[in-house]
Amino acid sequence: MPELPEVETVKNQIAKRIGTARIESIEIRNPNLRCKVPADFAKMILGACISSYRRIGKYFVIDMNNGLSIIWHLGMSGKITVLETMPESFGKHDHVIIKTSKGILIYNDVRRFGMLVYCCTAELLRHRVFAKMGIDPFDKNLTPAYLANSLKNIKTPIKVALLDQSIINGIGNIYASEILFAAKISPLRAANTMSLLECESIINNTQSILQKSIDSGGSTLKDYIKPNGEKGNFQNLHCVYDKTGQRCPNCSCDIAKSGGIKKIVQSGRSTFYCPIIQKSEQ
DNA sequence: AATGCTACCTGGTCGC
DNA sequence: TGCGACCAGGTAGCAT
Repeated sequence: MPELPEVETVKNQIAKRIGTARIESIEIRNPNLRCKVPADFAKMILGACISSYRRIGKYFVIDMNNGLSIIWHLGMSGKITVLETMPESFGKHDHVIIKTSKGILIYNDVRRFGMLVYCCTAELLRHRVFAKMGIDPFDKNLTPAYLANSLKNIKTPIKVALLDQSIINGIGNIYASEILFAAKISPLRAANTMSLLECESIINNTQSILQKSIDSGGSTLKDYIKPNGEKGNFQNLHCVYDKTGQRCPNCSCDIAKSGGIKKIVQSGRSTFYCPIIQKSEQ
């Protein structure tokens, strides 16, 4: 589920609703996420106050005033909702309940690919999940020259490279297809064949698409909802993702002949593109 | 070192 | 209506 825009939306809404609240109780109903929730998680966090919120790639980080930070990843199906009062009962996949002085956070994750751990704030960026992290899409140091240099030894298709979090940190499977469509670059092209101009286009389109999605509250396909329970809206603006056989927004070709938007599988993940606009040859 | 396959887990959908 | 196969926003670990 959550790619960068969804995590950004979660962060912004929780920051607004919960702010610098105190953690009053924590209930781990099922610790068996992709990484097991540490047995002493509640003990370490209880009683602390939240000091700030961050998004690092697709990770949601909550800094506490006791020198610790919560590292939260929502995996494929994780949702955090904010409630005013404790519900009568919990859902089957409500795994973690965090009660604060300003509201209750419910972590629901059907597929349990998420993770919820703590670490010392001072050590945060040395944590193994951040140690190999690439550059943030909105970092001003993400320049065409930087990207071209990062891709110069990468022979995998550009679509696969965009999903590599150690290059750019935060692009997921939906946005990788959308970005390449907007940049008019075939997902099949080898990453090391991108020109400087194409790197610039990838960066510009990455930033504009992710920003538009953040402005729309992210994309809701199946699982994702915002902490206030509403769906995101960016799925309505997708040009190619999950649009197999349809006409792409910029295409004037005869889809009876072209077949419209094509779906292929790269490294086990679905890719969607318009073969007319995104030609394989440079 | 880079790359690609598989596993982790549940649930929804599709075809028979 | 039931059942199996396959698919889904992500990541990590292993083999090649």
